Amino acid sequence: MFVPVEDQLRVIRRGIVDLVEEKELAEKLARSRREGRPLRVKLGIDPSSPDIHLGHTVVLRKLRDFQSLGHQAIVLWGTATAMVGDPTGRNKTRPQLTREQVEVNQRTYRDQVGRVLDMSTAEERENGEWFDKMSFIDCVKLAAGFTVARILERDSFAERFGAGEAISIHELIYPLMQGHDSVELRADVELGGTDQLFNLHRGRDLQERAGQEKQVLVTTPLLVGLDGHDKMSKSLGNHVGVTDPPAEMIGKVMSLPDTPMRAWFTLLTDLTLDAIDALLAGHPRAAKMELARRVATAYWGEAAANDAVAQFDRVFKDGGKPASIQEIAVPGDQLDGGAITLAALLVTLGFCTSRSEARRLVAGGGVRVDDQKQPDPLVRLGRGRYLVNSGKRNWAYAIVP
RNA sequence: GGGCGGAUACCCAAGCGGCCAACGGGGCCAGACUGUAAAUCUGGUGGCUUCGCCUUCGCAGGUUCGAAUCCUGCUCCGCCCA
Repeated sequence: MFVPVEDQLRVIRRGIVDLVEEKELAEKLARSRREGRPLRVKLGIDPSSPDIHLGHTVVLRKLRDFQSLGHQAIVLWGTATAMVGDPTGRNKTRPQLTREQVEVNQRTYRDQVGRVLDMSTAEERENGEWFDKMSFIDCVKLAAGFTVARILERDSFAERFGAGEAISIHELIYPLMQGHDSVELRADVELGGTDQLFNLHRGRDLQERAGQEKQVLVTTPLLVGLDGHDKMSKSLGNHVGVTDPPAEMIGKVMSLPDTPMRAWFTLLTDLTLDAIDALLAGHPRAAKMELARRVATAYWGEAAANDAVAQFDRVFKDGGKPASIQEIAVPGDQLDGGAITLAALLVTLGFCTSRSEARRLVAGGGVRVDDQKQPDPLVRLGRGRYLVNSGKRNWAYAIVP
């Protein structure tokens, strides 16, 4: 039922940062194989925003690795912890969500997580199951197992404290909650991003106090975002969403700087490390194209991905236009004397958010109409069909009735 | 509870009575170059019925011909003392 321990370890070790402790993991794997009992592998997910992106998928893929090795994936929905707010992410106190927000987010997350994981065999739990029932005294007892010095060991807390920034008590509690989850779930392994290492360790502490065998910790790297240096995050706008349409995925991945390509290949595709080396030895553009194609294929299938690649080449390699350009009819009430100014049109098309912005863009030479640069923001476009373009991504046929 | 300091556009950060829609940097957008990469260069970056007008500098009032800049109160944040 289970492949040899060494083979399992090889899969698990790919694309991770920390493995605490490898020896313990080997023992757990050996026992699991001997007894035919899958390991319980926990991943906690706080539904703190409505969508997930490729950065989130790195750890999900690692959990899927465990699934493919025959182990039990446990998706722990942090319904309670999301309302507290994980302080991981250093800088600022995280907003606390309401129960309603959490539930809404959980629905979309569940769907999106399912695009990476096999949810049919995963065990889904919510930490509200136990935290909703705990009394204040229970919480204080939980907290009694930790010292302030211990919690402040954490770099991000130490930095914030040293810099005189605010740290709320609830932020200190958060890691304890996460640790307690592991006790409740009797986790053998817990996964997380490398920034979660501190929190993951608290699970080991608490399991030991509870007389359980300590869980093994596996952390995955933080995926670098499209800007090439900060971690991928929605708030930084350097993300690729798992629900982004194929063309968008291709376009975004192609705009990735070269430097993080190897990491992206390793963390987001199933290619062997040798195959990745081979690709990176070739032309960087070809390698990136293959990366983009594989990422899009994972979420949209091969046909859609290949179409998107073909279209991308047509537009950006051959300097042509996209194969399909959306047509947008200008509503009659936006016409003045049967015509519309270019500035107003750009807002209607969604290229700009205000006419002032549109005027500046046009005046700066950033807009073409029917393949001609049009420097006058106030030209009036009467009845007809116009190809309007600004930049590489904004294309539309405007229909003026 | 007491003392001190701070709050400026997406972020950081100047300005301290008129020349301020507000210096500079980052980010972002568009253009050149290119591999929609990096690096570099150029322009732009509150709104509008745009040679002008309107709304912005924590909130609410006040002084003044005129305030982001001065005064009063309030809110929030940080530091120090208790």
